[in-house]
Amino acid sequence: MIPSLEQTKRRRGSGVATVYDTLKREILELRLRPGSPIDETNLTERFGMSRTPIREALIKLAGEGLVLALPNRSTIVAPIDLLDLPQFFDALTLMYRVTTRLAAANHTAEDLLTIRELQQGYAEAVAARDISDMIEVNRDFHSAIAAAGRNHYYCDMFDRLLDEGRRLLRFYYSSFNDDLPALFLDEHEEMVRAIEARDVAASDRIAKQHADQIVRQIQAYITSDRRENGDMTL
Amino acid sequence: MIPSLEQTKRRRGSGVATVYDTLKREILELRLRPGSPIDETNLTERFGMSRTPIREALIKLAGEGLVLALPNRSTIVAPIDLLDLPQFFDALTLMYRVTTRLAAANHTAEDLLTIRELQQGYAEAVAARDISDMIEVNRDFHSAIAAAGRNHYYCDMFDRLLDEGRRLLRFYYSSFNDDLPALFLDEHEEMVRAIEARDVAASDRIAKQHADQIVRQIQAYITSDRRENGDMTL
DNA sequence: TGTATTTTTCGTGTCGACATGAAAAATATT
DNA sequence: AATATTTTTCATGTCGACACGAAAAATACA
Repeated sequence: MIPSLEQTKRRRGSGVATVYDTLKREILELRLRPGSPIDETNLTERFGMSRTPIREALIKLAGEGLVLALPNRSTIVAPIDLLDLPQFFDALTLMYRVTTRLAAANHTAEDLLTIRELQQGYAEAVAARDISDMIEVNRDFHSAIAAAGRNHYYCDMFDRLLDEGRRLLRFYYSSFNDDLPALFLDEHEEMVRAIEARDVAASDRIAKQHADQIVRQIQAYITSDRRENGDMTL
Repeated sequence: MIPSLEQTKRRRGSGVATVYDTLKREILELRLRPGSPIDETNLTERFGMSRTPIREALIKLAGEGLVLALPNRSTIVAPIDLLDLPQFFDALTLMYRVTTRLAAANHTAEDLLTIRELQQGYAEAVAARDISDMIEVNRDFHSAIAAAGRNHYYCDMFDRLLDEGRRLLRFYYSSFNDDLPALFLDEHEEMVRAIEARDVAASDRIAKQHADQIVRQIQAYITSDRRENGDMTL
């Protein structure tokens, strides 16, 4: 036995969670390429557990649309269809607006504190030029705003959209010149102020403006047909 | 062996689908009471298959929020929290509006045909006073409108909401005096006409009016604090 | 040499069994 | 009798093994 591979006994039930979290992160960070096959037997060796918990994690991922289960064939990482982009942007914009409005109306003091902390974290990620952190904190920032809106239906929908979006942002951020994340920082600041002031109309306006900004950037990136897109299964 | 219990060999992979569909239907029709425990071993006997496919079906249901998996304890049918109702109505109203607007803008001739067929089916269910059919066809009617909108993000969100709503409608419809379903029929007809005319503004207005109508009815039912609510885990 | 057919490979779908931990039952204690 | 503690029960979490079926490889055929 190789000591470094020895497994300390796992807590009962932690198996699925481990596989689920790990795979989800790898999918959202594009470390697992869209369309690439996922072999249960391989994961068996990698995670050092039987196929059952791995299978259950994959089923959960399939339920969220992050993975596609082909009957009697290996499941694959959900492909990204560029034709879906306009629809995605439409839904994202709407959810930005709705959640920000509700946050302005319903937030508590603690909510605002959490939101401000996350925005601080985003500022630090921008300063450190840490793309991974930027994308993840940005997601958490908007998710926290949704949570402050106190409607778990919107929260669930929005979180799903934001996750889907993380894969897109992976492309997106690579097209940035350095001043754009700073621009987002300003828009986020505006957004927080509007929420704090409980100004629903302003929150809505800024959310829409923020969404449009993002949409414009990504679409500009896509229509610029960079060569680097070639190797990605889209 | 008892002949009637002999099992014809199932198609490979049909096990999970059978359990999933059956349980989902029973949950949405309230044949399985919210909060009641679901025993995997029982289902083993009932469906005549091993625990594995049953387990996988339950995981899928948990992913949709129809079932709640308590670690190391039996999973239970997702409880209905009346405190969530206002949030649910808010989300439902928004999705009614968005999907109907998009349908007006993007529908094809075939879409309209499907929608009309479903409305016809609803009319027949109302005529036959078949509550089960009414609820199910009503759901399919609105789902078809969303599909005509050509945005699968909205479709997914909306379908989930509509499913959640089916459980609520089970209570709801029992409070109807007979003329209300007919009223909905008229509103549906208006809605279809607005979509056909590609009149986005009218579609939005009618969708909102329809949603408000439903919300008003359910809330009136709830605030009337009927005795029958007592035996339901809410 | 290119296409059709058979064989092999190999990953998924399903199964029965064991381990574990939480609730229930039984026992002990005040 | 009421509460605390131990024992038992039993459903879930995990495992290894087999069966099935689809893709790939190997063979036969034109």
